[in-house]
Amino acid sequence: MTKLDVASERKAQIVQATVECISKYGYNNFSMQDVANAAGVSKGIIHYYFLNKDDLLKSVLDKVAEDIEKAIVSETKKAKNPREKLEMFIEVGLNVVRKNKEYYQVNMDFWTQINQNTDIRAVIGRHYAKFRETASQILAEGVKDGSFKDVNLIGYASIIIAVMDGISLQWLFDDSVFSYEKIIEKTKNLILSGLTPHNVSASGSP
Amino acid sequence: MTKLDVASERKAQIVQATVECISKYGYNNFSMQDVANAAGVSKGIIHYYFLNKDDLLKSVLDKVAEDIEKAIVSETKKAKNPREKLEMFIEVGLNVVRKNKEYYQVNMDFWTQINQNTDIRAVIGRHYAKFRETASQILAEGVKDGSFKDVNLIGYASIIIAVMDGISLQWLFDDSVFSYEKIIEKTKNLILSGLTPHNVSASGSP
Amino acid sequence: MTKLDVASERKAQIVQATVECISKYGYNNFSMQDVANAAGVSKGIIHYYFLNKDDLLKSVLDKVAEDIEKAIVSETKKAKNPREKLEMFIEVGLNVVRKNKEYYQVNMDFWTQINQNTDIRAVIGRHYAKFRETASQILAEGVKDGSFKDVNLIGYASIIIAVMDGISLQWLFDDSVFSYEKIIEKTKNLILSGLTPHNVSASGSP
Amino acid sequence: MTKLDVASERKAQIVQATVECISKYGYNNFSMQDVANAAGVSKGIIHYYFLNKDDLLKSVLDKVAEDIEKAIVSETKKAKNPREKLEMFIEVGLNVVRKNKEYYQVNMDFWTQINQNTDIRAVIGRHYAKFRETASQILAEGVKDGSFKDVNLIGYASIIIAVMDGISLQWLFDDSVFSYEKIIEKTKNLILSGLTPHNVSASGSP
DNA sequence: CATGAATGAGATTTCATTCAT
DNA sequence: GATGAATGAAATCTCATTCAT
Repeated sequence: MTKLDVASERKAQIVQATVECISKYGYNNFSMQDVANAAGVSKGIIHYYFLNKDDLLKSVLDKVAEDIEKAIVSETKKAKNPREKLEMFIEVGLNVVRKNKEYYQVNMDFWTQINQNTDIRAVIGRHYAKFRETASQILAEGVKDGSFKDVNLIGYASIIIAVMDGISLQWLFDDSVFSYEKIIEKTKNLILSGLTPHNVSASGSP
Repeated sequence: MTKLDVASERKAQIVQATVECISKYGYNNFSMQDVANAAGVSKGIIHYYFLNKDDLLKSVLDKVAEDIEKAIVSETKKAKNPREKLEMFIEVGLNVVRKNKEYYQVNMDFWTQINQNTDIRAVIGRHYAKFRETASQILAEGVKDGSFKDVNLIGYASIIIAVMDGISLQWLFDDSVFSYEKIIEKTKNLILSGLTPHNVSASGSP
Repeated sequence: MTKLDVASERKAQIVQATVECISKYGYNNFSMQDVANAAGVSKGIIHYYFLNKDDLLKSVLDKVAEDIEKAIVSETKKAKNPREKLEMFIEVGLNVVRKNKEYYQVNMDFWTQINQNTDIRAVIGRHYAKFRETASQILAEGVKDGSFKDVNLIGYASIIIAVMDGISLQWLFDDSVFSYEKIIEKTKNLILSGLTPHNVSASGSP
Repeated sequence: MTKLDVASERKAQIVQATVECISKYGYNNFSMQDVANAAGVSKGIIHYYFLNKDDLLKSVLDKVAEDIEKAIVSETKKAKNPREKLEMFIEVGLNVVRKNKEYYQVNMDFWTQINQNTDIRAVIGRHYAKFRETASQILAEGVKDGSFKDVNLIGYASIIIAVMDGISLQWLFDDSVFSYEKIIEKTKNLILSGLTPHNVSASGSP
């Protein structure tokens, strides 16, 4: 293992420990000592690999955002047509939250930095941009092959992601309000109905 | 001015100052001294009126959540039929965020307490419950008078609020992605199209 | 009731409340607010009747020390001869502690002020002086009528009080070490044996 | 110097500084800053070695109680027979207070925690238990070899310690009441007279 | 006399960061 | 690279005391 490998592995180890700490103690309630304990390293070494706590947090955000995105993209690829891809996108996106509740919450914790930390704000902004890009590519594909109505790509992508975020949020605060399975279906239906070409729906009426 | 008035006025004054501080310094970066300075009172008096920082924050959340809710409800009442009411609900809800960016962000800052503070979690949960209730009453009205399709009320209400929250969120991170006016229209259209009774849409094609 | 009566009664009420607070929260853990609550008066009025917290505490000490002394003296008077008086003195003195555990502890709390507060030190010193005086008068009576050996009065009085204090102390820390009844007897025996005239003990052998 | 040495030395240094502070400012009037200043370290390091102020105080009590005990035990060992040992025990015990007035007062300051801090109460209780044990062993020796009367060991040990504590106490409040030398003699005489076997005293009269 | 709102000093405690080893 | 002792700034919270009403 090269020196570079050791370094990046150590960094990953510390970042992972930080995720655990945020989840356990809260975004503003964990100390560098907590991270050191969780990672099984000394407090000093964290400052060797990371400039300061802010720098460490930025690395955490990078990892968390990237992980969530990867999970969705990899699953989406398996589908064969735009309609299925979009359904996958919604389903996986919502299930990621359900299955990684804590992880998603850590991601959410960074939202409070919106006003104070422009770096973090930018990272989150880019993350959403990528996310919208993924969705809009699926939409573009469907528009091209005629299975979707010709909507404004970025606009509709924004709305798709909005529903997913919003539903996750409400569920995190109270998971007894709706059935997760059913709300996924309802979301899919609404999103797809908004994409159905007129003639297609009209085709139903002779 | 009676003593009771002094007390409630002073409390309101401190809560207001806290909102400003959260907005200015960040949810986790403001001190009791900051609040005291902003309110023009001594540090001690804050602890005289509020048990501790957590207690103060809970009062802030109460106020912020209530204010947002009131704004939406009062505007919605002006509309005359369910369809218009729903459009108002969406429009006002989204505009509240745009016009009170900082205020809405303060509200959002509380989301991070989801894991750590069960009290706050409960307050937010109740706030969303009320919010869904407002939306579902509008839906019920429309279903009753036949202008809306017979949807699952709480489920559809959840989705309406989800889009609004999600759109606000993306906009807060990057307001250059979409036109706020246009996205409001798109949201309204999607939500309403999901409520249009089948025969009504069919009636469009002779 | 005259103004003076009202004042002294109010003072007594506050002092009594303070005793309760010291007993409940500890000598250094009670606040003026605690006293106000316990006395059912406002915080302000305490400062009307007492210069400050120290002044209030001095009044508390006066009362506590005096009460303990009074209890012992009044009981002692009932006995008819020096020997019985001394037995009473010891018995009552030790029982006062047992029956007024908390009260005696409040008295003890003042001992820590020995280095810092010369006023309090002086009050305690005077209290012990009076206490020794009471004991030495009993001794003097017995020496005079020949029932006691001719001991140094203040010295022996000091030792009598010392045993009583020391026994109380050990009992307060662990009341399972000795039987209170038996230790009272043993103390009496030792003290009295030290006072028995030689010829009296010699008289046992003809 | 190893790290372990540094740690235990630093702890000892801080405990010693605390003893000085308690003696100088009073049990309830010294701050962590005072201790830091006295020890010549930063405030932070005290909390690195001790959990909190209470924990530090417990360490102080441990040291003070232990030191007093050690002083007495080591001196007592030098005597050759039970009678001399007991005289030593009393003499050294009383002189420890006189020669380490401040130190003994610090020990006494902990007595006020009897109601509030069960930990400290237990430590003091154990300290007295050990102390009684030491005295009762000397008594047992004397009873065995016939130089002492057959008394209840723990009971008589309690009384011996009681006189010593009580005398110290009165002297701390007013050192002009009796001559320390003479009171030591009187105490010894009383304690020993209570232990003299009957036949021995009878042997004095032919 | 009586109240309790208001002050502000000061106490404990936490913790990011540094640096000698 | 790695450790953990040490620092010191800053934060929360308490509370005796004052004073307008």
